[in-house]
This record gives sequence, C-alpha cells and structure tokens, in this order.
Amino acid sequence: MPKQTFFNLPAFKRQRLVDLALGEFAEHGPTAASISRIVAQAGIAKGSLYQYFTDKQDLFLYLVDLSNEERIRFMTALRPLQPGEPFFPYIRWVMEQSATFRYSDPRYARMITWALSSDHAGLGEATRRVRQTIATVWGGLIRQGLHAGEIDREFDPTFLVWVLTTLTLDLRTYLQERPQPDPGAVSTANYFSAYSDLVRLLENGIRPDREGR
Amino acid sequence: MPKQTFFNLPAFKRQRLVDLALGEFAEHGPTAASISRIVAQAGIAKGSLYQYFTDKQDLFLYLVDLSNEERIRFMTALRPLQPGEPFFPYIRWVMEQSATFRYSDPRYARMITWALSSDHAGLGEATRRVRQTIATVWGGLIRQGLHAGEIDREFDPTFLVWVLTTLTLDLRTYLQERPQPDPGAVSTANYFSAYSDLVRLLENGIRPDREGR
Amino acid sequence: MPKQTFFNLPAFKRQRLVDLALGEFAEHGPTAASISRIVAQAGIAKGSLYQYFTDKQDLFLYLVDLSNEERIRFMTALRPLQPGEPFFPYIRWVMEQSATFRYSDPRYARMITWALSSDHAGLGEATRRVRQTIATVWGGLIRQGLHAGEIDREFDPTFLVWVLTTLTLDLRTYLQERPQPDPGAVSTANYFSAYSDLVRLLENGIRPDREGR
Amino acid sequence: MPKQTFFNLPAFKRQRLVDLALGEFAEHGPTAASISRIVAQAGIAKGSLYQYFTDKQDLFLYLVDLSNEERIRFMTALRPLQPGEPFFPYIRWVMEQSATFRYSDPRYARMITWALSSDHAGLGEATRRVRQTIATVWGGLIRQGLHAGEIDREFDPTFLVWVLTTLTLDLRTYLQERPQPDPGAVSTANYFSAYSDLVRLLENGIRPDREGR
DNA sequence: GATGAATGAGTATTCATTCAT
DNA sequence: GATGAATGAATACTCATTCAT
Repeated sequence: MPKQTFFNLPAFKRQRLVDLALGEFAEHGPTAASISRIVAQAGIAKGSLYQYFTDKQDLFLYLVDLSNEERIRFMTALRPLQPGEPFFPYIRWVMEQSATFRYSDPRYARMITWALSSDHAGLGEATRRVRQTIATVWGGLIRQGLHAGEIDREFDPTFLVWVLTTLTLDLRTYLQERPQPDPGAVSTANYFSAYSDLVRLLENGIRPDREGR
Repeated sequence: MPKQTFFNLPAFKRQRLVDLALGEFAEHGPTAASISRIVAQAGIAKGSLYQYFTDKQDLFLYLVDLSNEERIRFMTALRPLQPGEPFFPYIRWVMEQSATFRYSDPRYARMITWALSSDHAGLGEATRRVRQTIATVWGGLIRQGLHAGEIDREFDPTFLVWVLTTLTLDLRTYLQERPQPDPGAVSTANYFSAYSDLVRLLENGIRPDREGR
Repeated sequence: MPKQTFFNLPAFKRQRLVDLALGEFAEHGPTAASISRIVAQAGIAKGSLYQYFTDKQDLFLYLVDLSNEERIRFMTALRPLQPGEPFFPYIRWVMEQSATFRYSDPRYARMITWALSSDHAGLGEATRRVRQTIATVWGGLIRQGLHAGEIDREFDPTFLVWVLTTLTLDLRTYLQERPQPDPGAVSTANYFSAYSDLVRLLENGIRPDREGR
Repeated sequence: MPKQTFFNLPAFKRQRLVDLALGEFAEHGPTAASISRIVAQAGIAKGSLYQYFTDKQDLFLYLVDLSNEERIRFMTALRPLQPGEPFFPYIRWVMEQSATFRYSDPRYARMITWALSSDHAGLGEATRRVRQTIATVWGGLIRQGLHAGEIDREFDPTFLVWVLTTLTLDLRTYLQERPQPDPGAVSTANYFSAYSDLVRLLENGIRPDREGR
C-alpha cells in the first residue's frame, strides 16, 4: 500500500512514475526489475521513491492491484450481462473488451502473469488477490451461463473459469508468434479474428447438447 | 551446451546438480536465479560449476532443452497415432501422458514457460527451440485430425496449436488452486478428471458440425 | 569523466582518493590495478567509488588526464620561450621544471607511460590524448628551435619529439638505479646533474654544424 | 628456473609453449597474463605447465631471461668491436642489429620493458638481471668508446648507458606512431632511417669537442 | 517533502594452484 | 609424466535501502 505522500503528489507526476514503473516491472518481473532504472528514468531522487512506497515489494503490489482494477474496469464494469441477453454473444463482447484492454496496454496483462507466478518470496498476497478477482469476475459469468442453461452442467465451474482466464491472459503470446500481415505492430483485426475462433470453440465446446447427440 | 566435464561427472552428482539448478531456475526464472545459491546448496565450489557450463545462460538453456526433451518423451514418443484410430480418445491419452509428465515434475513445465517468455536478453534461442518442438508435436496431431476429418476446417491450425499448448502448460496452476480433497499433494485423480473436462470441451468445440446445425 | 558526485566531495576526501588510486594504477597499470584494494585503503564502500566514476576505465582515464595536466602545468605554462631568448638554455630550464614535476610525484610520469602503452583494450582514447599533449608541447618547442636556426634541419621533427619525450619520461628509472650518495631518497641535485648531461648531449647533437665540419 | 621436466620435453613442444607464453606475457604483462589462456592455446593440461614451472612467476622470469639472452645474441655476440675500428660506425652497426632483433620479434623488447617496470611484487629479481645485462653490454661499449677517445669524458658513463638503453628499447613506440608510407606493417626501412637520425644525434652529441669550440 | 551520497551484501565470472588418478 | 576436475579467493560491478541535510 503506497504511503499518503504518494497520493499527495500532483497527478501528472504520479502517473508518470506509475507508467515508468509499470514498464520496468512488466518487462523484468518483481525480482529483476530495478529501482535504480525507474528513478533514473523518472528523474526523481532515489530517496523520494521510498517516501511514496515502503519498499520494492510495496511498489510491485501496488502495480499489480492497479492492473487488476484496470482489467475489471474494461471487462464487466461497462455493461453487465442483461437478463434474457443471449450468453455467448455477450461472452464474445466481453472478450472483445478484454482484447481492447490488452491492446491498449499489454503491460497490465504481463503484471498479472507475474503476480500469478510469484507465489514465492512473500508475494503470495498478490497472487491471492489476483486469483480472487478472476474467480469473482469470470466465476460470476460462468454462474450466469449455468443458470441460463447455456452451459453444460457436466463441467466443473472452476475448470471453466480456469480455461477462460488462461486463454485470455496468454492470448498475447499467440498473437505475437502468428504470421503478421502488417508486421511490427499487433493489429486489432488479429485480435478479433482470434477471438472469433476462440468463441466458436467455447460455444460448441461447453453449451449443452440439446438434441442428445 | 554443457562442457564435456559435466557429462564425465558421476551420475548421482550430475543429477543432484541438475535437480537443484532446475529448482532454482524454475522458481526464479533465468534472470533472478542465483548461481551462488545453486552451488551453495549443491555443496560444490563456485568455480566447479563453470567447469561444467560456460555461463549462466548455458546452464539455463541446458535445463530448458532437458525439459523440452522430457516433455516429448512423455507425450508422443511412446505411441504415435495409429492409422484408423479414433482421434479424440487418442488426444485424451496424449493428455494423460502429459499429465503424468507434469505430475512427475512440475518444474519442467515452468522451465518451458520461462523459455517462452524469455525472448529478450539473448535467450531467443531457447524460445525458438521450444516453439519448434511444440509446433512439431501438437502441429502434427492437429494435421492428422484435420486429415481424418475430425477437426472443423474453419479453425486456423495455429490457433488450435496455441490453445492446446497453453492449456496443457498451465494446467498445473489450475490443479493447484483447486480445492483439494487430500490437501498437500496434487492427486493423479484430479488430473484425470480435469483432462476429461478438457477433452470434452475440445471434442465438442472443434469437431466439424456434421448435421449442419 | 568523473560524475558530479565526485566533484561535490570535500576536497580532502577527494584528494585522498585520488592519491590512493594514483598509487594503485601507477604501480600495477590499468588492468592489474584493483578497485577492491583502492576502496579498502581509502576506507570507503565499494559502491561509493561507483558513485564517483562510472567504471574502472573512467577512473583510469581521469588519472591519466590529471597527470597530463600536471605535466603541462609544470613544463610550459609558467613561461613560454621569449622572442630572442637563446634556445638551449631555455630547453634546459624546461627540463629542470620537468624534473621538479617528476620529483614532486613520479607516479604522474608512470601514469603517462601506462597510457602510452595501453593502446589495446578500449583505452586508445587515453593514448591519443597524451600523445596529442606531447606533440603540442614538445612539438611547439622543436618548431621554435628550427625557426630560430638552432636545430639542424636534417632531423625529422617527429624524431626529435620522440627523443625528448622518451628521455624525459624515463629519467626516473635512470635516477633510481644510479648509485646514490644519499640512498633512499632521490636528490634534486641528481636530477640537475643528469639534466646537464642531457642538455649537453642534445645541444651538441642537434644544433646545426656551423663551420661545415 | 624451469624444472628439469621442461628441458626433457621434445624441442618442438617446448618451443611452441615458449612461443605462446611469450605472446601472452608480452601483451598483458606479468600480472594480467593468464595461465589459462596459455594452456588452452597450447593444448596442454593445466597441471602439465606446473610440472615444468613452479608457478606463474617462474615462467615469467624464464621468458625474461630468454628475451635478455636473445638481445645479447643479436647485439654483440656476433662481432665485438675490433681494435682500431672507428667507434660510431660500429655503434650504428650494433643498433641496426638491434633493429633487426626488434623487427624479428618485438615481443622480446616488450618482455624487457615489463621486467624493468616490475620491480614490485617479488619480481625484482628480473629487473636486476636485465639491468645487469644492459650495464654489461652497453657499459662495455661505452668504456671502449671512452678508451678510444671517441666519447667526451665529461659525460657520466651510466648516463650514457641509460640514454642508449632507453632509446633502443622504446624505438618501437616511435616507429609505430610515425606516419607509415606502407601502413599495417613496420618496414625495415623506417628502422634504418630512424637509426640514422639517432646515430647522428649521438655522434655529434657525445664525441669530444676536438677544436675546443 | 525532497534529495542523493553512502552503504555493504549481492551478482556473474576468472584466477592460479593443487592433487588424485 | 600427464591429466583435468576441484577449489575458493579474487575480479568489476549493481542492488535495494538508509539517513543526514
């Protein structure tokens, strides 16, 4: 948890610092990230950073929480599933939102991946919080899908949460190793076509078999 | 590539060293892993490790290759798809083999994940080799499925490779966060039930729609 | 180039550090000199030295430049050759100044020797700067001597620069291996007698043969 | 002093080892030279080297002695000053021999320079032996010149020894920084022209003033 | 509230030397 | 006589963190 001094900072300074720290941690992870590089880039004194955050871990956890919130904001906060709304088109829409999120800033996704793989070294707290968020958000969707009869009850709900989480988080990897028509940048089009495939797979894969095939 | 010295080592010493190094790298990744910790645990002199490997990267790459080979060994080397054999039961069998692999040592899977996320810092070689293996193994299976008419041709094959790879690699996460009847250890039963769900999802999700629904 | 931190240091600390570093580098040269020994003797933390200098080479180059400047200060800055002043007495005076310089701290001369022999290993910069100084200072004198008709035009001017530089730089060796009336310390008297010999040799050696012998 | 085992070695092996060690020490000096690199290049076991020489210093001293002997061989052993022979033409001839020596293998000269600057670190023995040789050889010539009345008795003989030694040893530096008509290689012609200048300077500089100018 | 110099334990890597085979 | 693995102290350099100003 950052100290009060951090929130007293003028917004543009605070955001600049967050931005640079995010880049550093997303790229190198919680251990290899370098406080020295961050303050050098930010042009602030080393001591100042320790007036905002108690230590490196504190900063890391803050960035993880931030990424977590950013995720939620983009995914569900905008528009929850409406009563009576068809399920899979909604899932597709959620995923497209997620794609937008990811496209807007892949560093958030990397932070969440780091958090999930940082169970060791006293960072279990981050892992726990991120998992809780995932369970809440995707779990809520799955529960709605089950209730609406759109999902085969044979599936273990936690299994479905895991499938959706994993595929969503790792999509970046897939899109980057894919042959790009317009190399250098990951195009939004690519994301959408990949999500089409993904939603088709899920729709066929998990909806109940209506004709008793 | 380790030096000859390493292979001249008595097997028990060699395996102990590999074991400890594997633990260190799997947990902390290629950058944060500490050579000092490894030699301290192994009870060998620091200089000795450099008689076996040219540098840290050499050791990391060796462990990645080892994990890669271990994966292949468990997955397909045992029994290729027979002509005329039904596709999805075979996939299920492959996944069970993979589960066994993972159960035997989850650190192999983590090494592969690290390799896939270590494109930076001159480790692209590891990334390339691992991707090549994945493409060969899973790609081969997908191609056979397509040829046998068991997979809907609408799907992008590289998309399917990615789905299978990602889910297989990350299954450990899922199994560990799952509520355990017998806590402490991950039971083989858990793996099998999870793979049942997974194969059902895939079978329904990607096989062609035969009745033109 | 040292960092600003170094120049912010209280003068006595800065000079103590320069003094110790000068001793280490003068004695062992740029490669064999040990940063660890320097900081141990100076009683400062290892990290502190890296707040002052970016790396070993930076420190070495700084000491070379320092020695170079010190040389110039003692040799010519005090009094340039006056128009009409006889040439060889002036040379003698310059050499006596140089002797004073050398007597004040023989380590400066060693640093310059190291710089001249450190063309390899990315230290060519030092070599270049020192050579440039030498060429400027001694070269200027030679040119004046030629212009005043005090030097035989048969000689290659760069040859003369080399002779003067080499003999001046290495004089310490000669004075130390000489049988000393007052052993332990190198006496100023020794320097002066040696320079007498040297100037006599040069005067006879290089002035034009006036009677066409 | 090498152990007997070294001299029992087949000549081609012994010479190959000497050659490689010479290269290493001439380039890096007694401290920075690496035993590891030498044995690696020579393709012999590390332990073997320690069967030939007691330690690094032993090897260094051996190479210094070798260089020293090589110098003498080229300089005077071939033809001593004949009774009645004119002095300065003989000096010129000696210097040309020395130039040939230097041209044949500059590494010998570098070894002698290292020896002269390695008074510290228990290598004083090398320094002493080299100085002794120099004093004997050049000192002998100077004495002959004095006796033949070719050298002004005003000069301190040790001063003259020093001048000749220093200029001879350092000539390589001069020749390399000189603008080369045929760059890349140091031509023999350059050496000879430089020696012409040098001998002219010396002849005029140190012979007695016959007409009481 | 901001600074930035000081710290010393940490990093990967190389070294000369030994000694059992 | 030759080998080459083992050693551990040495190397230059970076780190997160503290604290007096």
